[in-house]
Amino acid sequence: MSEIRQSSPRRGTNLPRMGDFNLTVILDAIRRTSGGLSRVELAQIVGLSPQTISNISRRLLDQNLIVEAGKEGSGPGKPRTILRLNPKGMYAVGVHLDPAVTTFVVMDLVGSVVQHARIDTPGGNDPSAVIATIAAQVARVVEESGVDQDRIAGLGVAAPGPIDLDNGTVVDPPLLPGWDRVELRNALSEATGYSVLVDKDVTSAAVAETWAGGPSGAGSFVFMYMGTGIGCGIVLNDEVIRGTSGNAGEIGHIMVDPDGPPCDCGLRGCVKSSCIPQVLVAEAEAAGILNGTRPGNSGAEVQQSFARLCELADSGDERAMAIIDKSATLVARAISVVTNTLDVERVVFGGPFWSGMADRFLAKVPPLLEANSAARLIHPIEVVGTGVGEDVGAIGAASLVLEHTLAPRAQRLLLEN
Amino acid sequence: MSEIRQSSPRRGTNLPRMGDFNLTVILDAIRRTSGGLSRVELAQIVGLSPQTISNISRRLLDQNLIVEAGKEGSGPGKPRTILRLNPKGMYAVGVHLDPAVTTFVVMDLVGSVVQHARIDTPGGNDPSAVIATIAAQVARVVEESGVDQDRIAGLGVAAPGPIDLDNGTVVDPPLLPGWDRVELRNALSEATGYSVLVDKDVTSAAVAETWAGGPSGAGSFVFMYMGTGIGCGIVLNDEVIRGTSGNAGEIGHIMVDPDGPPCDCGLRGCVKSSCIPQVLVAEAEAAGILNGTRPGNSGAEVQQSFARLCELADSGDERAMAIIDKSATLVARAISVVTNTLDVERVVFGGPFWSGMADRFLAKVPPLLEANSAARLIHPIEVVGTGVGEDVGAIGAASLVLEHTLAPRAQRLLLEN
DNA sequence: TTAGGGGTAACCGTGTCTGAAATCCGCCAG
DNA sequence: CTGGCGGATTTCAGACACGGTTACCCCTAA
Repeated sequence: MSEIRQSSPRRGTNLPRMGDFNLTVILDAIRRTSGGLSRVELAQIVGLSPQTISNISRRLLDQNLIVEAGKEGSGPGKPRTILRLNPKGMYAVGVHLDPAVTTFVVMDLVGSVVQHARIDTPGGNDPSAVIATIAAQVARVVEESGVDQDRIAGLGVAAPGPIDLDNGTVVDPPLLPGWDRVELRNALSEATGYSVLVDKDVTSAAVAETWAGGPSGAGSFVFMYMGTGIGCGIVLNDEVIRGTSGNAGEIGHIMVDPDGPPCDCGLRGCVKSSCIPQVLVAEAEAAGILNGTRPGNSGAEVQQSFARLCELADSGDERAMAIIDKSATLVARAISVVTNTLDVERVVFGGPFWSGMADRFLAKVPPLLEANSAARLIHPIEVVGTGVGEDVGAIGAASLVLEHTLAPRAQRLLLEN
Repeated sequence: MSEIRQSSPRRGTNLPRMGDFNLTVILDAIRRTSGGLSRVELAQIVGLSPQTISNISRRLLDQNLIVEAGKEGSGPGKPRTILRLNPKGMYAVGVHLDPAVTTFVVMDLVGSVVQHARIDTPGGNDPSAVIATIAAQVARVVEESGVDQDRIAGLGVAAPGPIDLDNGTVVDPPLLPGWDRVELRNALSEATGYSVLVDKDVTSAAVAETWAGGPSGAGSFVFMYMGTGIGCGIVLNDEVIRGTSGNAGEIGHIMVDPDGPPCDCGLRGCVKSSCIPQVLVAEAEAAGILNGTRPGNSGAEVQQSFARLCELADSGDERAMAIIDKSATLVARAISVVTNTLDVERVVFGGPFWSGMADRFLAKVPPLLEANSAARLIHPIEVVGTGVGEDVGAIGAASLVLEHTLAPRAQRLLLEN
């Protein structure tokens, strides 16, 4: 429905916008503090007067977005009333459209998944059939979740890039034949009746981290999405960076290995050609570590083989270890490029392939990153794995809606139209 | 003085902030339209009501930031009163602290330089002596410019990185021995009495483009600063990206040539080791194209030699052409990494070494960038040379002050403290 | 019971935006 | 030469959100 990105020239702001913005600021403060906050604490944190906090709290209570949850009295005086997010206050539906599987979640306000479904992405090259299937499945998960329709803020879709954010279209993604400039947003909006937001899978994952990832989703970070490909989502000062057309985070052609295999871009040792799971699996098969029974082109097969490779590495197979560790080194080089370009304070790993490699990467990557950091004398770079889990894509898709509705984006203040 | 970057958690906003912000929005709209704007046009552009525009216009007129400049009547009705920036309404002083030369400018509101000076950066490793020299020279250029002290909004300093934005310090830059964590901001503030902003040279250059660069300084772009080193300044949606500590834009270790020379980072063919002017000059000397009389380590010598190399290339020397063209190819690869990561719409070249290579780069880089662009099906990437000229650093430094005071940054809306 | 802190209500003031109405200005028809 | 016209701009209330103050109630520990 509404646009995600802003259009120049910059537009002014007015009173109602300000009120709404302050509301989201307070909600954000509550959201980011595990255990909730009292009104006095809020006043101190967001800098508004106690009255204003009181007024806005009432609005939030009326909207059922927060609840009063007990009291906390340390010394004398009236104990503070703790305000907490009301998980049942708002829900969003998220769809991760992956070439192999499509995942559906219904997520509540605190980022918990209340309903979950997964189907094989229908093959063929008829997007409209896929869209119909998605719409039907969305209706089903909502039905099964038992959530009141009125409480569902909208539907978010995470799609593989490239996308066109302005039109909500998917533009010719490599692994979805026939999907050239499909108007995903409009079609789904019409088919489901929800307001729909489409974004790139890696961006969605980053949004998932800001919304459901706890403290590691605050401030400035890069979300490294380890999927069929490797991409990143970028968050600077708590705001998601999407780029002109929503395609930020394309790092597949960062060169990381001068002695690497040739890439379709004409160079050698790009991320895409030297450290994505498919390549590692192929390497392992070529070296006889894995018995390559099939071509292994399908997503599911690669995922299985890669899981086996990771198991081998964890159980001490030196050759498997070498493959994973080398990929960690190469990925770290790519990340260095991004962190040095953007000077972020944190790198968050995640995605469907992450869990298997987590231990080795978390041991290997931080020192490499630190050594290559241009700002290492000023601040360290934290490296963590996401707490969001394997469904980051779908959870991120749902988070897109909540973020768009409830996050204190500066954008919200600006007039539209 | 005041901070440039924001600190989480996000704080609320209030009425006065809103008013100030809208004022900057209107000023920004006027600034970006050559020929000025009438009130009605402004109302349409920024989305505020004509009344509000009128009120704010009066404030701006009272502050002498804008002037009424003639009328424009097309048909019947009262002709529109054109509002234009008043160049003499505000000034800023900019200092570009480069290891070789230090440049000073006094700049007016429209980005014109009204006074200019250049001195050799004092050698030795006593920063305090350098700071004293700078302070004295600042006083002199202001004196010579004849500008009223009250109209000077502040002093901006562009320094080589790494820097620590929070403290306004320069942290151990490679070419300034003895400058480890020098409190440049505080020292200069005390010595000159102005409010001082310190930022990285490449960031300053990007800010110069937004402020004094005309249409190429709008929207989202990357400013490629071709100096002793190569770095970039990043602007997304009209807001400068500085990173956690102000060190964004470090691209020196992006690998661009798998067969390139070894780099101090342990890899091969980094930007820093394969396409900065010093390397190209050395290559040319080794090949006998330039007669390498001296080691050529000093900045001035490299600049001269490089200028000669560019002249040779322009006059048809095939070997010189090859060197420049190859460096264009390599630089284009690095830019591709950045543009794909950030999905920007424009690349702006500039910096002290730019003019010599401009023609060849502008012919060579765009098609390479286009070919490697992940979003090439959605939008093109514009490539232009800056209109700001050789003093981007100093002009950018001055622009830092104007940007901080007058640009409609979302930051401005947020409460502090 | 008292002291002290949390939270709400009520009021006024300030500053901003919005909407309606009045004013201003130059062209143009008569 | 003059009055009407239409668009630009300003004036004049409202509406609204926050800031500050005061009063008041609530609650708990001492």
